[in-house]
Amino acid sequence: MRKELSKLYEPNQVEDKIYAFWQENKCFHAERDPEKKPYTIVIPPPNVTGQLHMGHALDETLQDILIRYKRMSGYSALWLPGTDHAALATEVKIVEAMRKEGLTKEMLGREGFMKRAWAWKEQYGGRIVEQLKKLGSSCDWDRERFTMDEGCSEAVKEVFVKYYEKGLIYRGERMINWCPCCMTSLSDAEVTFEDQAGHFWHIRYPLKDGSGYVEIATTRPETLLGDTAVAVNPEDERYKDIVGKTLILPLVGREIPVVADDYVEIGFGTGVVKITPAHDPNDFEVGKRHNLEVIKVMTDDAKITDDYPEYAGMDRYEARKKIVEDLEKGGFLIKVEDYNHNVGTCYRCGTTVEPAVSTQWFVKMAPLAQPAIDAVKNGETKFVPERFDKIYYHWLENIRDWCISRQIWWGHQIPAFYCDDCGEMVVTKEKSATCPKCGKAMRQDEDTLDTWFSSALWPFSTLGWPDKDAEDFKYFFPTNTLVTGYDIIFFWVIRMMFSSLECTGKPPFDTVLIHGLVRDAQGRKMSKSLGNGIDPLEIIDQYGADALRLMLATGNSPGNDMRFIEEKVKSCRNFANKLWNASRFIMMNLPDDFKADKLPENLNTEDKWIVSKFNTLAKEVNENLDKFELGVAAQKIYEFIWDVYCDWYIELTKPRIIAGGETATTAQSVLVWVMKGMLKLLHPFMPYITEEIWQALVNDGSIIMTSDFPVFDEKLSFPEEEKSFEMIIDAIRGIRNRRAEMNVVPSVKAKLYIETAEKATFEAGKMFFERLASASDVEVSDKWEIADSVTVVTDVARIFIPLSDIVDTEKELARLDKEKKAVQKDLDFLNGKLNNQGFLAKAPEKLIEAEKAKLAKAEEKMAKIMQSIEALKK
RNA sequence: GGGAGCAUAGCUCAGCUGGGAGAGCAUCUGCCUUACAAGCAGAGGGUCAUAGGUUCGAGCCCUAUUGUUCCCACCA
Repeated sequence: MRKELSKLYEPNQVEDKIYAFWQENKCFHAERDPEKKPYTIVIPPPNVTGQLHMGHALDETLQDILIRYKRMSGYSALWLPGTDHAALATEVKIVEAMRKEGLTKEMLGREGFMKRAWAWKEQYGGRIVEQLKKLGSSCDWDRERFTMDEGCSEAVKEVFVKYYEKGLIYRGERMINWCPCCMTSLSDAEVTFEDQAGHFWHIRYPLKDGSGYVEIATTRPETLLGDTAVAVNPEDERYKDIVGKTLILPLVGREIPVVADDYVEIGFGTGVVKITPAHDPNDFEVGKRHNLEVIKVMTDDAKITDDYPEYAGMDRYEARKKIVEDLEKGGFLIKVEDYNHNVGTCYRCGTTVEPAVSTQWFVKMAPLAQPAIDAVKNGETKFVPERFDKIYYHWLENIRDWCISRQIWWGHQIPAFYCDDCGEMVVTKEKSATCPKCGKAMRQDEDTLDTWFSSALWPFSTLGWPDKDAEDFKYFFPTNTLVTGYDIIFFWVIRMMFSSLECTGKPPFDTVLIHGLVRDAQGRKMSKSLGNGIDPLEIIDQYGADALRLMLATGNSPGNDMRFIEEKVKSCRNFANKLWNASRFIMMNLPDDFKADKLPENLNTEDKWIVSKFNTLAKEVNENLDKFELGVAAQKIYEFIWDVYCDWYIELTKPRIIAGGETATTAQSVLVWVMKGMLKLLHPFMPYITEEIWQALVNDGSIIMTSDFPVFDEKLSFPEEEKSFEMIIDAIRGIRNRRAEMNVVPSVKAKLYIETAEKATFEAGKMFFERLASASDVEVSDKWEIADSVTVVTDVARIFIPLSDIVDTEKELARLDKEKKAVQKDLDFLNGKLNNQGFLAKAPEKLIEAEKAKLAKAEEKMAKIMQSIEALKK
């Protein structure tokens, strides 16, 4: 017994139920089936303590569409889910929560802190996973992973030790980015540069010999304390004679040399640069070249060190103010200019980063970058859209060594051990180490690894690597499609690429599908600080997950940002409702035991018309999906369902269903058959409603999610019937048009006299004119002369509508004249084209034929119009 | 300083390898035609940013210009 469906589709009533149903039936689980080809997507793991936002919603929707499509197309489709420990981001949150309780990390100690962090992870870790489920994500939850679970941690250690042994990881003192707020080093990718309004302070540095002074300009006067030289360009005529001389550093009194270095640009500022090797990356390099002393003047939390009692303990901005004051007092300050400059900030907390010299762990990038570049160059991995490969190349070609150590606790502790006695270092996968030299227990490095170090391994660590015999790894790796936003290419995509190539010898995926950002209705980035974020869960609650998914999948092209406009979700919700009601119509008078497994033999023209159109749709949707044109595919399905199936075919079946008998049964079979096909095509986009309707309609225990995706079938192609039925549609449209123009309400019926050479086609279509064109009766002949009638002209027919009381000959003539002009325009255009020798010589044959056919039609139509005009003039 | 995207109907955006400009929303006119008013039938609305070029043919390809957004880059 089919159940009654309510008039409005209510997603709230069905979504959770259906998701549970899929889970119970293990629909998400991917088996390693040797008979099938694997198709794998690994999820970009969301932060374990994060909350679902629109960006995730888009990302997951695209992945789910692909995975459902491939699953239905016969692949063993694995979508592997999981979460990321998100080292710094998570630690910041935990520390913040602790601060509210008056606790600090130091108070808890490392062990205590980690206990608390894991508890936090347990508490909030499930949240984002539950939210992913609300979207309908068909992840294989049996395979859910976490970047800090045992297997992933094992992979991290394996890679670290392997890299170290190959010389790809080293420890050293370098200039790195330091966040004084998070109190840790950062990689280059984790620094965001922003333009800030600042000043240019012009300061005079006196020469020791008393012969004058040099003028330097700086944006950071507080670093003056650490100056160990002043540099000029060797080619700069102005300063040639002072190179090698000694200056007295203002306020400090330190004697510093004037050095010559190409780094200094002659035309910029004063042409003289103060050199602070400890606090500026360029100065550090200059310092190395000239053997300058590196003097650190700031502590880790960006306060002036005790070496400068006047300023000790002041934070950098406070110190800046005081130093400028003191410079002014001492007569060293010449002038202050407004100046905008680029300042690096921490991508997590926004604090201005401090360049600092520090001992850290690094990954040597040059040898790793090249294979990653090659893999894209030779097409093993490709970006969709292609243009993103430029960003990829540019980043990899200019990459510097990757600082991977972080001074935080939440993460993978670096597997290096030190002997406090003899200074020996051991890198090992073991949990502890004893000094090979003096036999003492060694102390493990306090630092943890950059969170991206573990996510770089995600496509293979989650499949069982480093165990090369792991069944999943053997079957599902390399994965196929990676779906992510363009903002994450540097952080993640490049690192997965080189890690995978180094560790497994293969690229981790063949395609990187890049999408843009979801912005608010005004086009602004959604952000917490602006408070303009839209919660996907609220949208799902209001409109349903299917509506949200369809909205996210359509109306924008790959790689471009999109605006979130609630109206668009609403219209997708309306579409769901439309489909819902179409299915209600079908089921209304369907016998309980009705089966529509295959198409009946005796199809009418309109049946062949819809079947053939559906067949074309299936072909195109497959093609679009294979090319990752998801939005185009969705748009086509939408149009077919609404404009072709609902607005035309359903209406066409109504008179047949009312008539009953065989024609009704045939119509119903076709209705069901096409509906089933449409539901399948739509399922990847709108999984819930399609499953719900499927269950109610098919009612045989089958599951749409695991059914076969429709493909093109030569036997279902009926071009002739398509063409002849379009004649009927044209005529109906023409009649409706004319009636609307004349303000004739549908309830006023009128007899139609159809004059056409296609008598059989129009005879067969009689009932459609009655139903859809307000015809009281229809007569078809190859010749009519009807007085006092309105004429509708199509390519193949003249239709007379005798509406004697409203026909106005003058108006009718005017209208026909207008129409004549329109057709004349067509004729001119087509004739022009077909008389163009260049066109005839160079255009493809098929096109020329098509244009000729169009011309013939237009000529025919013109003849019919002229006939009608003549008749009226009589 | 490099690089990329975008500029198409009032609004938000599609437009696949070049063959007579599309959708949704909004507007206007009729319809409660028993699947759906979250609907149906119609209508209006665009020198596809500008200027050149290639081509038989350009929204699409090339060049330049303007506006706009973003990414990268050590100019103190």
